Amino acid sequence: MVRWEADAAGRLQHAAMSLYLERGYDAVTVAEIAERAGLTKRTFFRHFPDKREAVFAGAPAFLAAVASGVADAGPGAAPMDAVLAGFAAGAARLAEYAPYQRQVRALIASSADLQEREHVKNAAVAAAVAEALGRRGVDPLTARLAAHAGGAVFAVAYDRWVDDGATGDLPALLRETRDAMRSVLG
Amino acid sequence: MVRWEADAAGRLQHAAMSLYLERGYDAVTVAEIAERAGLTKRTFFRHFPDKREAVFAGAPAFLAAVASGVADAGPGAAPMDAVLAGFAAGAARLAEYAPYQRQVRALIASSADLQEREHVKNAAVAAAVAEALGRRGVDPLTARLAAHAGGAVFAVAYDRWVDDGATGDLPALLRETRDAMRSVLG
DNA sequence: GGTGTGATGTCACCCGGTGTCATGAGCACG
DNA sequence: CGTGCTCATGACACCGGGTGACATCACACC
Repeated sequence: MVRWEADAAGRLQHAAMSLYLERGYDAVTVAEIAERAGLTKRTFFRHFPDKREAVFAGAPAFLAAVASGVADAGPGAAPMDAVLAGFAAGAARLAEYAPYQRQVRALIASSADLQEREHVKNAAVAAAVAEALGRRGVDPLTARLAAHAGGAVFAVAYDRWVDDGATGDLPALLRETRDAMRSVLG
Repeated sequence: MVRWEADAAGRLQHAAMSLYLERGYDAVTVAEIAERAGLTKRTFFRHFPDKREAVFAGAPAFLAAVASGVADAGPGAAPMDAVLAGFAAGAARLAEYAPYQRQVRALIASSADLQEREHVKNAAVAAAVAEALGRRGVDPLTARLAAHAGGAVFAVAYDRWVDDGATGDLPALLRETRDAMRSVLG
């Protein structure tokens, strides 16, 4: 059935995360990750484009969840409502891995390289949201503004949610934060 | 007077930019940059923390201009008005180098590495704006939201301004874009 | 059984980035 | 005048991320 031990990418990702958490991102080499997974450095780079990506394994699923959440919002929903619905859907996906997420966030906070990559992921989500809005017939300028505003609202609300122990009602926090941004805009 | 040829950092930065523009960011090595500047690879890394930073030489000045613009806004100005005043001040600084800026933006657009670094710079500006707002007595949550909203407004307005030939009235565009975001928020 | 396919191993290589020590021009101070 | 200090640079070795090229080998399919 399986010619080699199964799920090489999963094993590499797990080995990477556990080593990063044990010793810190910078102190771990790709060769060590591969060794723990019973593979070689070269194979690591066949499954991940670089050392950082092993930390962001969930990012594509999050992006997809947000984008479909935007696309699936009621046809009459205003752009910003669709965006928040999208982020709520993405957050629901994140919540499945809530305890794991805590570790991931702490890890990212500990490394400038990982923060840099996270900004790229956030930008990709914003771009995907803007594109999804475009397919809803929203004009590009409004779409970009709504996507960025939604990203900011989500970032702030998500931080508050995590700081409160990740037990509260995140969609409600999103709406509340949106209201705060609304009043900031005057 | 000068023991070595003067302004090593400036020569390195200029050599880097011209080589990047000639051959593309990825195709240039640090050793080549240093050689064109009449220095060595080791000396490049004494003046720049990494290969990317040679592209963002103006970033600290921009950040400082935005931050002081926020701080110097009239004491009665609402948070979002202070933020936009800050970005207008930063934009004025950028406009001094308008033709150069075009090349820099094209260069950044051509390299994923440079885009990644630019996101970090934008995040640093947002953090500085939020901190400046904090010193104005704005509560942290409002400050963060206003900083992010301002960053999004600036990004959109600046792109439009550049696309229109960088000749229009940027502060007016900023206000216009802010109004657009206001109406997006509903 | 022969043939192909695809994930992996092996090896050599490039380049970004760093630690360490040597060099040498100018400056201060006796 | 000369001695010694400072400090930007050079020289060199090294590490680790990332890639290209080729070999290998278990399995599938004919």
